Amino acid sequence: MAYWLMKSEPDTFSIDDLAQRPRQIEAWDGVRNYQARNFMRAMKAGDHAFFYHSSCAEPGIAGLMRVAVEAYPDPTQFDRKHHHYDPASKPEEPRWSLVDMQFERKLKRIISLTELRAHAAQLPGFVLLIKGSRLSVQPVRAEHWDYILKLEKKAPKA
DNA sequence: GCCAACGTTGGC
DNA sequence: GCCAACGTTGGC
Repeated sequence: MAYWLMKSEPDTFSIDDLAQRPRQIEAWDGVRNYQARNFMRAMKAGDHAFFYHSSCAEPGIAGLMRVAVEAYPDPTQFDRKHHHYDPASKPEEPRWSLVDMQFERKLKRIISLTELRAHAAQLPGFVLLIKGSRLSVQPVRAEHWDYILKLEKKAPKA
């Protein structure tokens, strides 16, 4: 069982949007970064992921989800009219993949980026906190996953 | 809106 | 293979 963190801008697609989808499942399309794609290809059904809200008033972890369907070609790469269309990708050799993610639950409160930073010493190597890192799909160590979930029950330190 | 940092592209 | 230019990400 592996753990992940996936970013989304809540103005575009939030944890509440995921909760309201049919069967609470959504295809995580639009990823156009090779490293992020490779992580999605490594995901197994049932793996857990943090749903991270980025580029918003309170950036942070908003909820939990799980991998419902493992990686398959992202159909938007072949859609000429789509914002994420990639003319260089051929159907016989798709460049971009996606996974289907299923809502698990919202956190009782958002664990903000500021709060996570305040715990940086306990989260060595946590990709989100590495300066300059912008990876939208990233692995999370099991011990970091557990540590962060324990923060949920405490009053925020920052 | 600003800007630092990153990833990709393409000329050479 | 190098590197400048460009586009994007994402916090502030």
